[in-house]
Amino acid sequence: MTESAQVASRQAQKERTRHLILAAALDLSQTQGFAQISLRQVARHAGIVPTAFYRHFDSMDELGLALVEQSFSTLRHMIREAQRDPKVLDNIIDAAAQVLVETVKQSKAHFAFVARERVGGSEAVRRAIQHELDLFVSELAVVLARLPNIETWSSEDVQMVSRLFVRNMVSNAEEVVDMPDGRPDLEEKIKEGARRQMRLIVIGFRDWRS
Amino acid sequence: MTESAQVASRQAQKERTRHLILAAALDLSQTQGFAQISLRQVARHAGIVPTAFYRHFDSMDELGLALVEQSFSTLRHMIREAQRDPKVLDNIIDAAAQVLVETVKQSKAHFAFVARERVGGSEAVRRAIQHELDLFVSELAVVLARLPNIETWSSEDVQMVSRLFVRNMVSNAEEVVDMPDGRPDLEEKIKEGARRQMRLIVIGFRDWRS
DNA sequence: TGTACATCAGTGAACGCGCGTTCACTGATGTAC
DNA sequence: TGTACATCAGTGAACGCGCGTTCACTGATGTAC
Repeated sequence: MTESAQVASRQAQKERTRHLILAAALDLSQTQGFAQISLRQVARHAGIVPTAFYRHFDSMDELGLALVEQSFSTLRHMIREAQRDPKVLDNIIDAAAQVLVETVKQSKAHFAFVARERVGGSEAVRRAIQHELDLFVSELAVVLARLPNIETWSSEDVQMVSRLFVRNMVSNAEEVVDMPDGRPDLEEKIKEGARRQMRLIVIGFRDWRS
Repeated sequence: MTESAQVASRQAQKERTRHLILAAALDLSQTQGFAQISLRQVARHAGIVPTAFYRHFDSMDELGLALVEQSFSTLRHMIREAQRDPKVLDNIIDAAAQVLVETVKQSKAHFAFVARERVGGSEAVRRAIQHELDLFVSELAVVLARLPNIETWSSEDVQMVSRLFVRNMVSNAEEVVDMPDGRPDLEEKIKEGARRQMRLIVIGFRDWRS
């Protein structure tokens, strides 16, 4: 018991507050949508005074962009984890449906943020999300192109399948986000729906390519 | 030139103002999203004083619900028109893609409203839109069930195809809405994409049903 | 280790602004006779 | 047709409120010696 109780470096404390702000904004935007919440609401929820907000972000729009980054970094992390699982190669579709539901459930708030602000947000936020989704389509195309059944397809076809998969992912994420808690039956239904749709896309493609 | 210049009945004048309000709200919500606009902005844009708004709607939420109704009534009208065209039966998919792009272009504002507020709007507006879309899926299923190739399918399968079609319609409508004016090349690209996706769904279904 | 000064995350008062909503009103349209 | 009264869509002033942003500040953390 010397002088102990080391109080945290300035930098660490600042980072902590930054996270409080991000968490507050994410939390509030679940009920009202990010575009509808005010700087003062966020500050109140984060336990700081409104003016302190400016030590971290220049505007609500910048905070929104930070949330976009955070959301997609979460998503990428999950995909990377899932890819390490060897079972994925055996049945990409079941795995994808599983990962989709599981990870969306775990990071509901981030997915809800993306799903809503993708169309309902400010110009800047919408553009950022669209850009990330476009990137994501390309990344997924690379993964798909390596799969056994797909490696013979034209890269244009792979790109299109990837686009359909991502579009489906967004739609299904919306459904999971709207899903009330504690309804495993609904969850299973969405998972089954996602599985069917992906199978549909793959089969349709295989049989159609001229 | 007696007493002429009949000035409009009270009822007709009221209706006219109501339409001005609806048009103003629709117009404003194209740039900012309906959930973000204020009662006073709408009144200003409609050329009335803020308090006059209350002679027509109790709140912005009620105005939003009126816009939902208007939008879907527009959509239904177009579908009904399209069904009268005999060519539709020959090639439901090409016709649907065509109708989609044409009608969305014509009523861009209504579709933009639905696409945005479906996820970004207030609770009440979101629920109203979801309800209308659910209705629409069922209506489309009835139309599909009568088509030559489909009449043998189980009604569950038809319902699912209908759901996928509507989901696709929403996604494609979003794209058309974001499309800058005077780019017929982009328009054609979206139309082709919609066509491909619908064909994919139909083919995938036919080949997969066990 | 101790002292003196610099940095800077968070504070609190103050501002002007647009908001939704209330209220009593006006004056044209509608109705009864 | 003309008059007297009722209706009611739209007006305009006023209100209290939460907003984003400014500014000078405080006091703990960091740094130099």
